Amino acid sequence: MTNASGGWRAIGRDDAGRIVTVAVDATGRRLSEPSSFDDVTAAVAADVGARWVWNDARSWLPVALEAGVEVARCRDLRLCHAILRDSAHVDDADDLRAATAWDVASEPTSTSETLFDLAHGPALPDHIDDICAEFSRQQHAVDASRHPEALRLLLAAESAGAMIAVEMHAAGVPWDAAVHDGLLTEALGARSKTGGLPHRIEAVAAQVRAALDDPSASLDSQPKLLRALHSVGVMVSSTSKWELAEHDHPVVAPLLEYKRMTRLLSANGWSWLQEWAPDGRFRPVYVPGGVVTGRWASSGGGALQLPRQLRPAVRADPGWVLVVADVAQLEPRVLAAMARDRGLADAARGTDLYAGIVASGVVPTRQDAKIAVLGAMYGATTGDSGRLVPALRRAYPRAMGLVDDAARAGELGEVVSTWLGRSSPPPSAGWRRLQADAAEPDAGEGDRATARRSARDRGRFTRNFIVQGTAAEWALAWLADLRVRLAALPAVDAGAVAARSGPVFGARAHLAFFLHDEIIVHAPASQADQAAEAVRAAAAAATDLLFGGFPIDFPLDLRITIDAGKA
DNA sequence: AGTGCCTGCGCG
DNA sequence: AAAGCGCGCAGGCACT
Repeated sequence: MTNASGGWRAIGRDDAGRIVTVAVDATGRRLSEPSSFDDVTAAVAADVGARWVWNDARSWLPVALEAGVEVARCRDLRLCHAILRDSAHVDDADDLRAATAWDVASEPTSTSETLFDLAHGPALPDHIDDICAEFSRQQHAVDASRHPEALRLLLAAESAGAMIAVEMHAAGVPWDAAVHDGLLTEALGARSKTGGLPHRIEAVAAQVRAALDDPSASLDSQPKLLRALHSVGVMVSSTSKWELAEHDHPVVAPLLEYKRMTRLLSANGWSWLQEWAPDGRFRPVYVPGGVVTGRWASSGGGALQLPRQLRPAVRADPGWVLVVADVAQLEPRVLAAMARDRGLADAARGTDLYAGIVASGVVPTRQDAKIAVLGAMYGATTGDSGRLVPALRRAYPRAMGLVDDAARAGELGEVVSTWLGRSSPPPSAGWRRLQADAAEPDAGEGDRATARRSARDRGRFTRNFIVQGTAAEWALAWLADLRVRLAALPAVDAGAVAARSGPVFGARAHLAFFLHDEIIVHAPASQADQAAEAVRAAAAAATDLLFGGFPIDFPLDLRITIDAGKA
């Protein structure tokens, strides 16, 4: 029965709750009678090449993964529903919007939500009829849209991301507890046996209290610390490190050190290690589509905030290596390609876009170029950044025109879209009311100012949305393509390596970590070069898929290494 | 005791 | 102390 159809196959449950699958055509019409299966694994094994149409990869994939069965492709109806529902490229979204059962992000409406319900979110439809119907709605929306090819690419990438998030959670980031413990002990001192703070933190705290001339000063309460600082003449308005650093007082250095140390302890200390990487694997919960722009969010463990300081604890298993790769200046490169700005693309040729801008004589130094580019994408208007943006506007009118237009649209309350068609959320009712009220002839100056500020805020958001969101699309395409390439690598002799990533992937290179523009692949040493080549080829494929025909470089900084610390 | 907000800081 | 986007999390604190 095993074959490789390559066609769509819906999976869900029948009236009796049994797992059933049915082949469907590209419009969602059934091509046969549903077949029933004992479990997901059996269903997947029966049609290994199918494009699975399911409500949610989080529900269906783990079971197959547990059994070592891989899924080639899927349509994640939950994530794709959200994209199509909001996309400005979809002209007729009425049917999709009416299918509110697929809006899982909607607020709980009843008071009967138990803790269990909240933890798992509202249940999605999973009846096979509902799966087919939603797939059909989505296919119709895409076909009738203005850019069906782009949307198809986006839905495929988003769906692949849904699987990758589950797979990376299952595989985990290889984490060396001994290295982590060593870093902590070196930075913070030995752990207290009596429940107090680690040795070095205590010592630094004593220095701070001495400088504050208060042996019992509370250092962890912002209001109390602020008062203590004032009492010794450090007249700061907050206790943030930027402001403190500007004062020349004996308390500053030890206080900043105390803050660094307690931050490390509370965010990624020994209790984090115990909770999040107890078995040599850090398993973050990734949340694909968790950010409005399409970036992933995360939940638990602070997956997307791993301090660079701790990267050396990301360490390959014995006999394995890490392929660590990131894209330098992903967002401005994406902007150059979206805007078809040849000048900026020329500056982006090679590995350092900022150096390219300097070489073109636009600004004098690399630091200026960096500040100007970030300011352009974030909407800076003041300070160094705001001062440098006009030079960029003269040199790269197309690129700057694109983000300036997006900002203007946002200020007017319009929706903007990424390259592949993910659209920004419309302004809230409150925002509209604020603007409308301020436009009335009798509006007060205060209301006008508030409305103006809020319009500018939204303009900066939409300005950044198109760039951040398209960068997320490039990264998703990279991941999705890489996933396929890695899946094609053969499993190496499991006896030759200490494979701890099995049974999920056996002894084969697999994605282990992803952070916006950076990936880590965990690979058997014998497969290191193949894995690295796959990473490079996938980046080239992503560039071609999104921006084929336009000459833009996305150079990778790639290294094959044992640990993910600084090279 | 549970909640929600604020401050501050880590990541891109 | 951010100017200038997007996040998650910890700890303190006020309120219920």
